Amino acid sequence: MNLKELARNLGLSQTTVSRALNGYPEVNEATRQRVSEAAVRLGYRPNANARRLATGRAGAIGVTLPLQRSMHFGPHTAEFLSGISERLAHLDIDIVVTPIDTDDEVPVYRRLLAGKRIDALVLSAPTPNDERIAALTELDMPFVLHGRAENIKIPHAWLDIDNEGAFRRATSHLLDLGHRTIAFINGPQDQTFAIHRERGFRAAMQERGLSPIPKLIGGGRFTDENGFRLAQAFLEHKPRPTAFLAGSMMTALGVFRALRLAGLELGRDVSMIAHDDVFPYLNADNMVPSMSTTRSSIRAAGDRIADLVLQMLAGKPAEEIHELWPVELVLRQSTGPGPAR
Amino acid sequence: MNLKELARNLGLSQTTVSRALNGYPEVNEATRQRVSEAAVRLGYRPNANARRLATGRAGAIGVTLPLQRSMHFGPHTAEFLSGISERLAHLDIDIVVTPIDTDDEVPVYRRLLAGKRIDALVLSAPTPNDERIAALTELDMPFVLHGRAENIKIPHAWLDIDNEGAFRRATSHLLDLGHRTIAFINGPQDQTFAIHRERGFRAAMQERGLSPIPKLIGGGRFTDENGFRLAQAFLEHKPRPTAFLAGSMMTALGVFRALRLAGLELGRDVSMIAHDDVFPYLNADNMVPSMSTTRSSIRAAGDRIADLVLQMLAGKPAEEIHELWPVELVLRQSTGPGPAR
DNA sequence: AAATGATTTGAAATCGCTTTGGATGATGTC
DNA sequence: GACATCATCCAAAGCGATTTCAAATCATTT
Repeated sequence: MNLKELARNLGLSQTTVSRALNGYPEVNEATRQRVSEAAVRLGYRPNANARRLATGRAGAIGVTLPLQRSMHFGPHTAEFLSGISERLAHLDIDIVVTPIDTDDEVPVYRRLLAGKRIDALVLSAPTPNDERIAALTELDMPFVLHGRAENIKIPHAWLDIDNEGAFRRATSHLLDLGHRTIAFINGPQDQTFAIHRERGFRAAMQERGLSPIPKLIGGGRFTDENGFRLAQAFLEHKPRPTAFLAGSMMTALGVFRALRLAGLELGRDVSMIAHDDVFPYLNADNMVPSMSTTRSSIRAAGDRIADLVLQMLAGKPAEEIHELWPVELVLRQSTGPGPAR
Repeated sequence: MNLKELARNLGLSQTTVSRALNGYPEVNEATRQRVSEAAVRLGYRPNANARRLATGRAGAIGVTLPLQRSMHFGPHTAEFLSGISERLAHLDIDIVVTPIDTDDEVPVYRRLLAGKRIDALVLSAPTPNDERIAALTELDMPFVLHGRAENIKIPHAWLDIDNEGAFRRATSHLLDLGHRTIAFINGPQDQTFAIHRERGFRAAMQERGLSPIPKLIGGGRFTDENGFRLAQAFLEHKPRPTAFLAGSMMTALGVFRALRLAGLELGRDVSMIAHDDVFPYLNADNMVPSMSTTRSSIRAAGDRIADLVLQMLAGKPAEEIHELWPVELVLRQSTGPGPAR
């Protein structure tokens, strides 16, 4: 059942039927009723590819899956992708995922764009001087960046959370509680967000005239294992850290294990604040003890970014699309007073 | 730069150029050279939508993202999707992800198919009497199931791992070691794979004339938290379990925490075998103590399933596509002898 | 009643590719 | 030299929608 048949069935021209279904104003309301009723009755679905060819729009947006980079396609990307897809599900816009191997990155974009397979791209996990921004701009491919670059003059759309502010506040809070030896388990340190977090951490320390202890700063993947290893190493340090900052709930779990193994109790002997991207299956509130967090839903970010992409495609200029989301500090049982002096 | 321009540029017809680029035999090798050289030089990329319209093939396969079901779009789906996308990346086949809300499931498939947006579908997380199989068959939509249904007569393609065998062996091994009070932390119990695992567990027990203790069997999401809760509850049981079977590495981490909290040492006081889907960021070997596992890479399954989908599209009948993968049992430090008697 | 304008419909071109059904020479056979 | 065979190539007809441009219908005004 295609447009031609449907039109014949109705005794109308393809033009009118097409217009009726696409909500153009120049069609009688009565016939529009008749048309859409018939479309439903006869089970007509427009052929997406014909439409794409005719309109020149792909009706799809691309999302890159980091496979080889320091950011893996792990829980974070999964949550983010959930947010995007939920927003776009009922809009007849497809989400095309494309794995990215770093080396052939730009050619892949070129292919997708030239082949009219996607209208826009969602970019994740930017580094400070991310070369993709220049490349995509040159290709004239609309995109929204999840996160931020730095020192890049080319105007582009982005949405980021205030990583620096979040970790500055978290650190400040630990300092208020009397902690002085604070260990910081950051994320992959080539990523902008991790750099921002470290900046926030340092800023808070320096505000009090303190300087961070280099040996108590580590980075890497957001995994239980990495958190465990770093925490074990840091606990050897003299003086022993009395508080931990963790970049993710996964690393926080690793720290948790290391503390327990060292016979330390979280919330009493040691404090911890972790960043929580709000995974449905990892609830800070339900942990024992419940975890103090800086919280920002990565799924909500995906949802919003899908929105922003739509706005871009509707014509909103990229340089007007910048969103910096504040991050909540949620205090629970894992934070307690620092050592008496 | 489209086909027409390219043809004009070469002084050839569109027909010949198209054939040359698509590898048809009836074109002179010399002109084929000339054409493909020019295509590269002039940066010609075929318009995917025009091609799709002309051929009637979508050049894309769909992957469903479980958003609301008991299986979330979590680490498992992410790994699986990685496998699929890696296989398809260089084949000019798009992967379209579509979130699924349970209620409007079949209409979504119908839309995707009627709109010629995808050629085939990859289905995950089947329940024993999964109604999607009948629906998709009726819609004439090719699909490959990751996992298995049960009691469904309709022939269809599937790839599954031998969950029953894996858990039977794991259980047998624990019994060999002298364990008798074995707790089982399964997955979501509406899913076929979880049912198969429980079946394997029970079979191994019954082989020795033992019967499982109902109060030491639990299920649910593959999360640290769930593992922790169930383990805590099970440790209250008299007699206390001396061994644990865990359905995933995430739940295993939770069990780990619970054991530690109870002052028990894994591998000495209590044994554990967990199922390992091989996440790049969660290595059973690197845990302390290293974890004994039943191992099967979910990413490899994704890779292979992409292959099977391609075979189906090439004409291989669905009833010939059945793969049951064996599962390795990898013994490490988390398993030790049971209590002396 | 004619002219005007607004509303509603349609014929046909178009998007960029694939593919059918010939053409056109060149080659080989008798 | 005539005829069949092959290897190459091309013109044109789809694929199924959107959209331009024009025509038809109807109501309104003078």
